Amino acid sequence: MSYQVPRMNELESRAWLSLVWTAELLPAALDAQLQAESGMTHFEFIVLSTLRQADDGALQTKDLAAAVNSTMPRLSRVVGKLATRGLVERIGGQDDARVINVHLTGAGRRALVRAVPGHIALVKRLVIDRLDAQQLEVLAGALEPLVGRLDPHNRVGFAAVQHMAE
Amino acid sequence: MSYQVPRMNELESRAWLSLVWTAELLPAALDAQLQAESGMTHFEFIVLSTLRQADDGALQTKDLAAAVNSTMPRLSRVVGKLATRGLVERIGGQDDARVINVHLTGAGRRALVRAVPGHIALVKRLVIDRLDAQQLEVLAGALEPLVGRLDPHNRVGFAAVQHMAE
DNA sequence: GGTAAGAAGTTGTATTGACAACTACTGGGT
DNA sequence: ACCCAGTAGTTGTCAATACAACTTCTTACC
Repeated sequence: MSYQVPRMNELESRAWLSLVWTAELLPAALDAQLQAESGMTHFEFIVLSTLRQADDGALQTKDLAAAVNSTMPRLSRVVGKLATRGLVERIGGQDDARVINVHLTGAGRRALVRAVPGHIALVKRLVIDRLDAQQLEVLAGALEPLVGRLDPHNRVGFAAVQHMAE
Repeated sequence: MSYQVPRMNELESRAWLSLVWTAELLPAALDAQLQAESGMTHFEFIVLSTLRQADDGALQTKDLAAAVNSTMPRLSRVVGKLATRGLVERIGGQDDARVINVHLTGAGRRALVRAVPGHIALVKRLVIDRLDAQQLEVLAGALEPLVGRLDPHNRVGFAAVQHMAE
């Protein structure tokens, strides 16, 4: 008499569990490596990377927030801290006085450039070098649509780590 | 004259980016669904699920912490809150007075049972039903070793969601 | 059997992030 | 010209979690 509850078979459970635990454990590993070797969080790394890829090394706060999937308050505080460290600079917009453009400074660019090799090394050691081309293909093909579904506004900045590619 | 920096090709970048953004976005989606429909966080859900699967619905705090990948302080506070809500009960160990055994109560079991269908529905809608058997196979095969590498103590409780399976 | 090293669990303190409230500014409608 | 609805960004407040310090208890060793 019990009504039917949706279930998952064993393969589905394995895939789901591995994904959930990856999502739980991966951020801490990225933060730990970047913090230890470069004194920045993974989120700060993404912010700097995103700026570096922008046309003139600068983005409006709102657009930067969208690109790094951040709320405005969070980004405001992180940018404030990056600014006191001299890694970014906040410059008010000319045409619209409400706007703040966040610029990557020379020091910020250098800090990022120093941080990248160690970070890529971790990523390769942890993930990339353990997978063959078919696995990489399936992983990207499976997760990219998922990200699209997860991102409420569908505009996560896939650009953030593009500079890692050749 | 510049020394070589490790790089990733485009396929590697795509796989990596989709994985990082999944890790960033997935936890919020799980919390939002469980909070809205069942009034609990995903972490609380995992704690209750883990207890439910334990032999007698109870685990020692330290073992529970290991199974759900939590620090002791974090778990102590979460269990405290679950106890005030009547979902678990803390019972001191008989042989060792330092030990606390965390027991799932009837109310806790009922709350979990009520929460499961909606959660599984989300998981299927978001991930499982979008992937075919080959993708599920590759996903699990790629991520399970990764979780092993990410878990410093190699004892993450893959049991936590097993009851979702038939 | 007394003591010291260490384990289990809780609590103090600081940081991070979310949501909401606020300030400052813009632009459309009249 | 003025008001008002809406946007950009910051700050207030609170919950969550990490690390460290603490309490209590156990066990190994002499």
